[in-house]
Amino acid sequence: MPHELPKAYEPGAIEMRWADYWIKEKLFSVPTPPPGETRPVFTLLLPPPNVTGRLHMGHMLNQTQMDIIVRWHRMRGFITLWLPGTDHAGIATQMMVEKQLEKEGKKRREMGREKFVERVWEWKREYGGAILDQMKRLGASVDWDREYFTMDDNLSHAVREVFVRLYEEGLIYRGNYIVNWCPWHGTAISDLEVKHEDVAGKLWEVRYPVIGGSSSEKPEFITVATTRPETILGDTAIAVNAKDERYTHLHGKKVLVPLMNREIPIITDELAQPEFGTGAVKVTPAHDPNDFEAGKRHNLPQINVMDEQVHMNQNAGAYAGLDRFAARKRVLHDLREQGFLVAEKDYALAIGKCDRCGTVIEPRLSEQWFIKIKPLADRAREAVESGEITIVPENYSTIYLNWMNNIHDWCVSRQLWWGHRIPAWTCGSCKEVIVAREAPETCPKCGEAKLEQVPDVLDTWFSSGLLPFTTLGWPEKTRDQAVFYPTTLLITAYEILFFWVARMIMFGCHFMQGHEQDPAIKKASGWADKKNDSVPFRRVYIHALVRDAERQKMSKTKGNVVDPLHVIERFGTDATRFTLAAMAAPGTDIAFNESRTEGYRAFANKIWNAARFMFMNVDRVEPGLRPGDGRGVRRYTGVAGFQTSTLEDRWILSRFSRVAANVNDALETYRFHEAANSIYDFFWGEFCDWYLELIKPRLNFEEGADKSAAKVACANLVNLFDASLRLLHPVMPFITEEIWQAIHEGKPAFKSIALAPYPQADEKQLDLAAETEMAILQDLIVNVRNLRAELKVEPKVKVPIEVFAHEPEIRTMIEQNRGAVERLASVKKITFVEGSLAKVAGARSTARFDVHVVYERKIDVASECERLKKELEKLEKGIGSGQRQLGNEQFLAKAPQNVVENLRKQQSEMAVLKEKTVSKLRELGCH
RNA sequence: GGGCGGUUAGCUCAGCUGGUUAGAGCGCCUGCCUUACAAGCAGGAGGUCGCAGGUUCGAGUCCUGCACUGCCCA
Repeated sequence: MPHELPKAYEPGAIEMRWADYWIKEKLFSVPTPPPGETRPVFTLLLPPPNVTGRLHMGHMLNQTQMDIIVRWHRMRGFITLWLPGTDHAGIATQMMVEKQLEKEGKKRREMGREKFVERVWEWKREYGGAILDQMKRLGASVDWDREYFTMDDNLSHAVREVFVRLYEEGLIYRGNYIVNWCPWHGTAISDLEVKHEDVAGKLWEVRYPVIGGSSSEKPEFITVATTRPETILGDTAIAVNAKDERYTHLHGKKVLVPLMNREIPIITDELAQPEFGTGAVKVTPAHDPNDFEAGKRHNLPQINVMDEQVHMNQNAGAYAGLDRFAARKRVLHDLREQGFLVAEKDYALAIGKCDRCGTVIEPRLSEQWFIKIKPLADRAREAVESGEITIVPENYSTIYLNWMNNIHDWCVSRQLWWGHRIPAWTCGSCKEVIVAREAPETCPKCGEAKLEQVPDVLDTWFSSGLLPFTTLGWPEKTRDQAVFYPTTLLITAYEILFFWVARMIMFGCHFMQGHEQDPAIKKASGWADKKNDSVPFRRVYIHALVRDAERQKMSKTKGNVVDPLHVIERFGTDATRFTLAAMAAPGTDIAFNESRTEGYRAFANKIWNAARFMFMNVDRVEPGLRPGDGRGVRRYTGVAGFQTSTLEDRWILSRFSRVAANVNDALETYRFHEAANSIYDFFWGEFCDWYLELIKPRLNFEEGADKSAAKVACANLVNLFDASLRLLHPVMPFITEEIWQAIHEGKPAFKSIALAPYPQADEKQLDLAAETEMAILQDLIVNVRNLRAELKVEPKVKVPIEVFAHEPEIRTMIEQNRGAVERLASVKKITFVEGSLAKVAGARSTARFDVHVVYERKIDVASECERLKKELEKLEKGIGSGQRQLGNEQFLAKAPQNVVENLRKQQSEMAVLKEKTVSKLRELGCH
């Protein structure tokens, strides 16, 4: 059956088809390996996208890198599990549904919790799969049979188990503390969800009258500075530093809170720093975390002056009912009016804003649930410090450790309806708090049946932090865990290093303590040296940020967001994936530029046309030809059935091996750009530009031509192509699948190229001599082309050339490849001369040969002189520095042998070249 | 204020543990529809590697300082 491929590559036509095929055939589904399994295992957890999410460039980069690593492992024979799923994204999803309700004129609170949650589930069923559908378009080779959702029953069950255990271990506590309160969302959020922003604000100085502080008619005041004057209403003390002599006489005295006329004490506390402001500070324990701590130290009352909507409450007296900012205005107005406001100064302050909605965070005293983080953090730190988990690039481990060392208790309760509800109940009669796996019927303390579940849900990261083990069946002890835990790798963005990565490590090290991976699998997978199997993953790779072409961070407000699906529409998934891979040097952000993607679509087109060329010839010489060595061997990790009869054969085979080694090496250390670029350079720059051109004469089917030579050439071509496709497949899965299937004519040994073996370097195929000879041949051809261009030879005119090569074996090599030179450099006839051509005007010289194009047109002497002078300058510079080094005893003594040898060799070559250049300059009469 | 990075060709970036005369893509210039590919082919121009010191036989690569710049945390 002849192969029919359209002339131009059309990604749209093939990509959807293969994406569907991979899923339909369940190629990436991984059944639980039974005991006794000895193959290596590779496990990767997909960072679950928000169920409300839409695919963005960050996802695409992340997933491209994961898919490359995953496909690479799979092709190398690992049992490869990539686990997909989505995150219920508490706040985001709740907001989404609330907005939907709003359009229908409905409100969450009017609807009631149960109905609302049901409505969210409806929403999830309808729209929740969108982002995963988008993923399918990327070709992500995940195990769809194991897809999870963080609110699934089994995962929710695990969440509850974790909560109860932590509570029982005393690692979860409930209490009244200052938390970050987002008034817009109406919930507490964690420190990580607060973004600090520098703004130009004011610092107001307010004076408080000291009671009995004045001896006579002149009242005494103490002045404090504040950026939030509305909190004055909740002041319960003034603090001064004990060492601050300015205030010694006021120790033990009381002041009146302006506007409130409440008496509060002057206390001495470290909170007051003498060098800051006036040295005296107001203390508002219910509205500031530092004041809260100070309040505890001094047993101060906590007066909360705001409600959940951050309106002033009845504690705020006359200001009750006002919004916090309106209250601030009024308070300032009244302070000024009543003579309490001493000064107003410009002040740069960092205000905390809600990461999601940008609303200014209010530090608010409320009853919340916390995780005592220190014991968890200690183990999590240790796991990285000891190298049980390695973070790449390395500098991120410093950042991680830094954070881990300064961590605060984690507020895990959220005042939301969508999420895992906290498994805690309060007794209506005795106020006992019961934390339990199952809803209790009666209060264990008083026996009453007036139990009510705590309304709060858990922070979304609480559940996602458990995924590495809960997706593998925890709290049951499963075979999946024995095989797949610890997962091998985590690839994620820096942004969630603390949100997610750190928490997974904390939870993993805690709950999987004592876990042991199946020893045979652990060893086979290369982790025998690791001692700690409780960690959630052995390695973390942090990838860069995708920015726009101008290096700006992409953001909806800036309107510079690049939609990956849009890019895919235009250039294809393969080209988009290749772009991201080729630009992904570890630790460097990617300035995404479509011109690059356009270039890589051209690369795909190049591959496509090379395939057409191959098929054209296969169809002519031996339509049934398929890759292989004819012995039925299927699992070749290199190029099979390749017969090296010519220089170009030896050369390309050697190059392939070298490139395969390079690519494997690069992937081992996540140097995606290097892997991508070396395949690109090989396929385009060597395979297409040189090898294909060189074998064309052998693919001659004219009457009387050597058919057997054509067959060998064709077989080589097919085998090399097959291996190259396998090498490229992890980066460009679609086009490689399409061509690979075509090569195998619907009868491949595997259902997909994705299951075929990945090429490995073959030492025996390395051929340094062939590479050197080929380089000389290429050099000769390029020099002739260059001369032709300079002499402005008509493109179609073939010219005779003269060649001098002082080394007989080089001359022989050129003679043997005479045809190649003639064809690729448009040469009519090669004449070998016995003496150097260095003095011939317009001749070109290298260390290995001189070449001269015989053509009547004279060269441009001026520009030739210029070129030669530049060349000479370069050579002299090189020779100078080389001589300096070689004349240095220290260098000879200390530098490695091969460096010295290489330098010597290079020096002698440069000396020859210099001599030739000088004589040519002289001959041309250049000055 | 604390921490981590970056500065290499017009643009976007490689250059891993110091070792040939510093590379790529895009852009630019010149010439070609050479029967796989004009999304192509061939040839070419373009860099005192931010600045100043230092270590070393040898520095784009290591150290110190400075300048500019980005990010994270408080």
